[in-house]
Amino acid sequence: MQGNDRSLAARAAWLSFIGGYTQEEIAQKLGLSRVKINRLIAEATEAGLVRVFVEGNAAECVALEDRIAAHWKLDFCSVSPTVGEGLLPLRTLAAAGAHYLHNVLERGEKKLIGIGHGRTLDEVVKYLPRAKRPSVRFVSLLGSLTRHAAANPFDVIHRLAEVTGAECYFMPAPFFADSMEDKKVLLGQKGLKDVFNLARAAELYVVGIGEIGAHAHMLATGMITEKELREVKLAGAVGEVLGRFLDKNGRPVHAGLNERAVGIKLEEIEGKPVVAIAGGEDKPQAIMASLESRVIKGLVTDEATAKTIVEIIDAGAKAGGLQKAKR
Amino acid sequence: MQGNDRSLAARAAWLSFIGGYTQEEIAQKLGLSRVKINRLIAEATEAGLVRVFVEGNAAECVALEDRIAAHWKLDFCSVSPTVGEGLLPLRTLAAAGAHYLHNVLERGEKKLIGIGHGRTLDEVVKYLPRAKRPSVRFVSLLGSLTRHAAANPFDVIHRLAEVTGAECYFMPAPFFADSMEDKKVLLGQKGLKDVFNLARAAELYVVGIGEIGAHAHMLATGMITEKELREVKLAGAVGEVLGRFLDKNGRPVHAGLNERAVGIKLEEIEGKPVVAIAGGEDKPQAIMASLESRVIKGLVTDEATAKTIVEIIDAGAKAGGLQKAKR
DNA sequence: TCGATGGCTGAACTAAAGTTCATGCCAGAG
DNA sequence: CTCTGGCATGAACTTTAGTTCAGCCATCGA
Repeated sequence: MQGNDRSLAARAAWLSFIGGYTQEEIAQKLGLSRVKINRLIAEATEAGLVRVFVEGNAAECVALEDRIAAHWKLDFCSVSPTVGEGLLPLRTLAAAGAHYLHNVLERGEKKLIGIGHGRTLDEVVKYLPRAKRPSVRFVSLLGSLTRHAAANPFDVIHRLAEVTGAECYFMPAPFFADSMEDKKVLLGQKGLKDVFNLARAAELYVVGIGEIGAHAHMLATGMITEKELREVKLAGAVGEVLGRFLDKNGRPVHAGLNERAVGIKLEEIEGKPVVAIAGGEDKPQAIMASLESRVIKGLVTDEATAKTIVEIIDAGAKAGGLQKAKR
Repeated sequence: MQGNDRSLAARAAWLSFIGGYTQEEIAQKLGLSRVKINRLIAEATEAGLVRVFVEGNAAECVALEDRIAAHWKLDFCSVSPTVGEGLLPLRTLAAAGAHYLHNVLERGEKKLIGIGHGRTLDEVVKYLPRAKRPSVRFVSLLGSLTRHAAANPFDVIHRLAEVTGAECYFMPAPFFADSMEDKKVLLGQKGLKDVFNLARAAELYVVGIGEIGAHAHMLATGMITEKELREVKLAGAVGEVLGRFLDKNGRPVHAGLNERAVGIKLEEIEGKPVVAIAGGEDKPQAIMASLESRVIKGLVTDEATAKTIVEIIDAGAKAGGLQKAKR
C-alpha cells in the first residue's frame, strides 16, 4: 500500500473511527463501493495507522492477563488490581480467587473439585460467599495433617466444608511422610486409597503455589524443617505446587522431600483443568516455574505480580535466548 | 455506571478493541451474555474510556497543510478530515489536538507547557489518553475565574491535572478585570506574579482561538457582556487569542476589554512555539487574524476550515492585492 | 495478435454488532 | 403482604462489517 491508497485509507479510517460513520456512508461520501472502504480501513488498521487506547485500571490488567495467558498457553488468566502493601496481597487474591471459585460453583458444571493448600487458598475460601452447594464434592489433594499428626490450621478443606455444606474428603495423612517406608504404609491404607482415587477423578483442581525464600509458609508452619528446605533449594527448587518442589523449568527436583510428599502427583493431573491462585512479591519465580511445568492451565494473580512476570518474560525475550528457545 | 461496572466495561472494551476478540468470545470469557458485553462496550465508549487515533493523513489534507504552513511560514500545520456537521467540528479537533498533544507529551521534550482556554481545548484534554506525566508541568496562560470569581467550567487546566497527574498551575484571577485599577491590584499579588513568571517560562504554548460572531463562546458563558463584544467589534476585532481581541491584520484592537484581560500578552510569547487548535464554520477569519499576528507557529484544524482559509488566501492572491502585498 | 498471469473489483454471502421488546425481578410504597 | 414502577436481562431481529469468489481488465511475453 502506498501513496494515494494510503491517503485514502487514512481518510476512510478517520471517518470510520473518529467520525463514527458506517462504511456505507463513507462509501457514498467518497464515491466508492462499501467493500472498497472496508478494505481501506482494514489496510489502515493493518498498517498500524489506527491506535486505540482503553482507559482504566482494568484495561491494564487485561493486557497482563493476555500476555501471560498467551505466553504459557493458559486457558485463562485473571489479574486483579493489587491492593494493600504487604508481601502477600491476600485481599486481592482472596477476592479474585473467591470470585473465580464462586463462578465455577454457580455454573455448577464441576461436581468434584480437588483442593490444594496454603494460606492464599485458605483466604480464598474465607472470602467465598456462604452458599450451600449440596451437589458439589471437594477432595483434598495432599496430606492434611502436620508432621505430628495434628490438625493443620491451614487445611482448606475443612473450611470449605463449613462454608459450602458440601461433602469434603480430606487426606488423613501427614503432608510429608517421615520416610519412604512410612509413606508406603500410609498409601497402603484403604481410607487413603479411596481419597486418592477421588482426587484423581476430580474435574477441576485448585491449587496454591509456594515459594521457598525466607518467608516460605511451609517453614513458618513447621511443615518442613530448615534442613529440608536447604536440601531442595540446593537441588535447584524455586517453587512448590502440591507439595512438589520444582526447578525453574518446572521439573520436580531430585530430593528426598519430593519423594516423601503424600499427595497426588503432578503427572497425574496433567492435562486436566488445574487452576493456581497465587501472588505476592516473593512469588513470581515460583509461579513462573509452576507455569513452565505445563500442569497449570489457569492462573489467578494480582497486578503487581503479573507485571513482574511480564517484565521477566520481556527481559528474557530481549535476551533472545533461553525463554524463547524453550517455547 | 460505577465501580465494578466500569471496571467490567473497561475489561470488555480492552478485549474488544485491543485484544481483537469478538463480543461472543468475550461473553464466554467473562461468563456473560453477548448482549451484556455489547452494552458494556457501548458504555465504555460512551464514557470516553476508548480513544482512537489515526496516524496517516489524507492527501487533500496534506495539501491544505502545506498551503497554510507555507503562507504563514508555520512550523507545522495539521489538517484532519472534518466529521460531523455542526458549527464546531469538535470530534475532529479533539482527536487531532489530543493526538498532537499526546505526541508532544510522549516525546517528553517539553517540561513546562502553557495552556489557553476554550471549549475546543477542553475537548482536546477530554480526549487525551490518561497517562501519568509526572515530569511535565502545565500552567494556565490567563485568568481562570469568571467575572464573578466562580470556577470556570471550561477551565482546561483542572482537567489536565486530573488526566495527566502533572503539576498544574492556574491563575487565581478573573478572565477580565472589571477595571484597570482592579487589574493592577491583581497583578500585584504575589501568587499571581509567580504564575505569570511560570507562564513566561513555558517551552510550548497551546491555545484556542475565539471568534466574535453570534456564537462567540465567551458571550455564551458570560465571560464578556454583549456591550463589550460590540465595543471590540467596532474597534475592528475579528478574533481572539489568549483574551486579546485582534483585527484582521492580527493586531490587538484598541479597546478597554483588551487592556483589562488578565493573562500573558501575545508579545511576551512571540517567537516561542505557540500552537493553536481551532476550527469551525465561524472561525476562519479569527484563525487567519491570529496567524497574521505571527505569534502562532503551529495550527491544528479541520479540513473544511482549512479549505475555506485556503480559498480566502487564493481569492486574495487573485485580487492581486492586499493579502499578498502584506507578505 | 493472442493467451496467460496477476491483481483489482464488487455481488453475494457469512459473521458480527447493534437494537428492540417481552419478561422477570427487585425495591419501595401502600 | 401485595401492588406497582423501574430497571436489567437475554431472545429474536435488523443492521453493519467482513469474506469469498467469479469475472474483468491491464500487462507482459510469446
